Amino acid sequence: MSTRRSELTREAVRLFAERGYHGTSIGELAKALGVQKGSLYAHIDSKQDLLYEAMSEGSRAFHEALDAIPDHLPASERIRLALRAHLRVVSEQLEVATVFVREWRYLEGDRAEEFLAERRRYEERFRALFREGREAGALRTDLDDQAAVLLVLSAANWAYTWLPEGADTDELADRFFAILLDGIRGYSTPS
Amino acid sequence: MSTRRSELTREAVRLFAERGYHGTSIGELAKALGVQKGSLYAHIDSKQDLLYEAMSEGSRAFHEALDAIPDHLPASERIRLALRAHLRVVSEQLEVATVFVREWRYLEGDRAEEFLAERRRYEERFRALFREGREAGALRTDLDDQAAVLLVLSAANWAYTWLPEGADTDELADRFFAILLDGIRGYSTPS
DNA sequence: GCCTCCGAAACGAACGATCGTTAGTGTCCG
DNA sequence: CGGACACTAACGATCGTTCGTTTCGGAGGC
Repeated sequence: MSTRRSELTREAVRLFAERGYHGTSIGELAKALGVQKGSLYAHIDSKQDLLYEAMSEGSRAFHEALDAIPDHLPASERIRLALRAHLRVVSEQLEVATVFVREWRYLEGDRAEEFLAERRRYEERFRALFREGREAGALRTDLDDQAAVLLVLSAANWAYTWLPEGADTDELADRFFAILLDGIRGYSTPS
Repeated sequence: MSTRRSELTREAVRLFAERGYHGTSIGELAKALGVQKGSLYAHIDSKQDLLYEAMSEGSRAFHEALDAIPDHLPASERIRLALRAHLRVVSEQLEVATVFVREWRYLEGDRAEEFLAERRRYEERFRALFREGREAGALRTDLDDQAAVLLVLSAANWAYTWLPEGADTDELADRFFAILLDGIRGYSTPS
C-alpha cells in the first residue's frame, strides 16, 4: 500500500528505537524524511499513532512466529523452536522489537493496557509450554517451571540489547537451549 | 549530608524510573517536592546531573555487591552468590536499578561512555566467573560459557521489570541457579 | 538578650527554544 | 478534476534554565 506512509512508520520506529519515544521529536522525524514537520500530519493524527503502529507490528511479528510452531512436537522441542522464533524476530526486526520491549509503556490510555495484555498473553504461551512439558515428562517432574520460564523470557526480552542485526539466531537459540536442557554442572561441582 | 539534596535525587530517581528521563520534566519533579521548578537549580546545575547521580549510585551498588563475594569459594558457588547479590540490589533499590539499566543511554557526552564502560566492566566480572569455573572443572569442560553468561546476565538485567520490591531474592536466585546448574531435561526428552 | 550577618533554600517571573498540532495554500500526477 | 503530498506560518503549551529577591534559622559579637 501507500509507500510514503510505511516509510514514515519505518523511520519513526528507527528513531524511537535509537532515542526513545520521548527523546524523538516530530521535527527530527520530519527532517529525517526530508520534509517539514507539519507535513507529517497528512499521514497521521498524532505522534502516538506511530508508537501504536510500531507496537502492533511487534506484537504481530512475535505472535506469528510462535504460531508457526507445530503442535505435535514434544514440549521440549517446541521450547527450542519458540526460542528460535523469538530471537529470529528480534534479529530480523531489531528496531521494531526494541520499541516493542522498551517503549510500550509510553502508550497512553487504553492502548497501554491493550499491549500490556498482549505481552502477558505472549508470555503465557511460553509458560504453557513449560507446564505441558513438565506434565508430559519432557521436562523434569520436579522442575520449578516458574523460574525456568522466567529465565527463558529474560533471555528473550533482553536479546534486543545485544543481538547484532542479521546474526545466526537459530544456532544461538540452540546453544541457549542446550545449556537450559542439561545445565552447566562440572565434574567437581559440589551438590 | 545535605538532606534536601538527597531528597531531590531520590525523587528524581523515582520519577525517572516511572516515566523515563525524557518523560519526566523538571516541573513535575519540582511539584513532587512541593517547590517551584526554578528552586531546584539551587541544588543542581542541570537535569543531566540528576541522571548522572542516579547512574553513579547504581554502578556503585552493583559493584559493591560483587565485591562482597569471597575469592576462595569455587566458581560455581561464586556464580550463585553473584546472582544473589545482583537480585538483592535490584530488589532493595528497584528504582535505582531501573534507571541504571534502562536510562543510561540518555547520558550525554563523556558520561555516556563512562557508564557504558562501567556496565561492560560489570559484565566482564561475570564472564570471568564462568571462564574460571570452566577451566577449574567446576563447570562442564565443554561449556559454551559465552552463551551461559549471556543467559545469566539476561536474567539479571531483566529482573527490574518483574521483581517485586522487597522479595526474597536469595531463594529466587538459588532457584535460577539450580536450573542453570542441572538443567530442565526430563526422562522422556529426546537428545 | 539583642543585633547582625550568613548561607541555605525557595520564591516568582521571565528567558528563548522547542514541543505537538492545526490551518490554509500550493504543486504535481493520474 | 481530484487526491496525495508537501509547503509556510502560526498556535498555545511546555521545556530546561537564569535571575534577582525574599525568607528564615542559627552562629557569633556586643
